[in-house]
Amino acid sequence: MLSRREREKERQRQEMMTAALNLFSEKGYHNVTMHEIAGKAEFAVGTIYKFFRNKEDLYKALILEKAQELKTTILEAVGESADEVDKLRNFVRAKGEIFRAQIPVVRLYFSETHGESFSMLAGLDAEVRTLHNEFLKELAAIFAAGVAKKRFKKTADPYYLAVALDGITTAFLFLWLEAPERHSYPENPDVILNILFKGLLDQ
Amino acid sequence: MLSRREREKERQRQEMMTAALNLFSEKGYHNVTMHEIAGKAEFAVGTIYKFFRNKEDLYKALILEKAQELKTTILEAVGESADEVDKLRNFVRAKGEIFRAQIPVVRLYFSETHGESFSMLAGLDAEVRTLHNEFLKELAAIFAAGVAKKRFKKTADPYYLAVALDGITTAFLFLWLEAPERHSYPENPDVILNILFKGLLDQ
DNA sequence: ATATTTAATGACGCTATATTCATTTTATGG
DNA sequence: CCATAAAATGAATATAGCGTCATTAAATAT
Repeated sequence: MLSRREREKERQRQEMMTAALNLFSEKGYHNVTMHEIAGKAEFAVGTIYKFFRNKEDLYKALILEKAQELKTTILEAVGESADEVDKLRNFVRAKGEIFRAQIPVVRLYFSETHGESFSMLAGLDAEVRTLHNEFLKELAAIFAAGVAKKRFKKTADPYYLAVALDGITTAFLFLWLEAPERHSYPENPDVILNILFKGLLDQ
Repeated sequence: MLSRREREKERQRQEMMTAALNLFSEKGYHNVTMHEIAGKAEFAVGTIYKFFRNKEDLYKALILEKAQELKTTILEAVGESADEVDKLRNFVRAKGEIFRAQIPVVRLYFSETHGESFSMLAGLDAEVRTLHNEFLKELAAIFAAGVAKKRFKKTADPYYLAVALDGITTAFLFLWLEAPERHSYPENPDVILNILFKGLLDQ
């Protein structure tokens, strides 16, 4: 068990991270100063440097911790059912819910996975990609299982189906993130899933 | 017609833009200095400021010009056929080809549309999004036409289908962009399109 | 209550870099 | 061939912001 001292430290660390998260996700890595972060977290700059070697270190810790959280949360939701179709429904629903609940995290995560990320230079990129890829493989396993059980027709390689479903949900979420007043992420997961479930072409 | 002087100016402007494009797409906006751009373009810093008010101005001009080009090129390819299925095939194929041919542009474009973009603050973001949305509407029109002609079943709202197809192709292209040695963007557009064309569920 | 250790602070040094502008170079026209 | 205008140059300036560290405050031990 953690000592009072250690718990206190952890709490402080979290407060710094939260402040940094909100600022980074709002303005991007380079447009946030350590002084801003310190101000928002209500610490002095020097104190932050007691917890993180430097700005980049803080950013990396943030990204990795949050990416882990996203992956875990979604996979937990998926695991709640044994049926493949329901697993997919849970995935689509959980992804939407997480977005709603954690917009700053998601903004940051996308800027890392899709965007101009300073860490393309450093090594963080690879770790985040690995995480995402592990996630895609879990999704692919659901499609594979569905095919094996004759629940699904094999319309494409399971990994491709995973990429596709992940891509579709992401696209919908961007739409919503950009203009929440114009586009909503469907409440009913089947609105999205039917695009895969039902064939566009007759026969 | 443009005078010799004017044509020369335009050529210079293009060279500056190309240098900036390559640097920005490689290292991101904030990790590129005006001196680097000047060096790569083989001009003095001061000369660049004769063409662009400042760094941000150069970046904006670059993004908008290239986003326009992408949209135009893809829509031209789509327009080459009258048949809806072939239009979609052309779309998937053209998007792949452009990526291959213009990796720096695409990297830059994604960093703007999906990523940590400094211009979230400035107004550029909106213009790029508008452009992308116009594009989605054209894609939606194809689905709508296909449904009207009974070529397609209406598995979802046409705009949603457009979002989905755009999302899927983007997801495949990211995969390829991240690890070209492991994942290739399918040569045959039907590998992607079958995910929409054929239904996953029996019945 | 006092000494000692541990933590927090934030002003300051230093570097990096965007932009300017006095000077040099090149082009134009008489 | 010279005079004048237009363009290009890059050294110098101004500023922003990361990270340090001497100082102060708080916690803990004696």
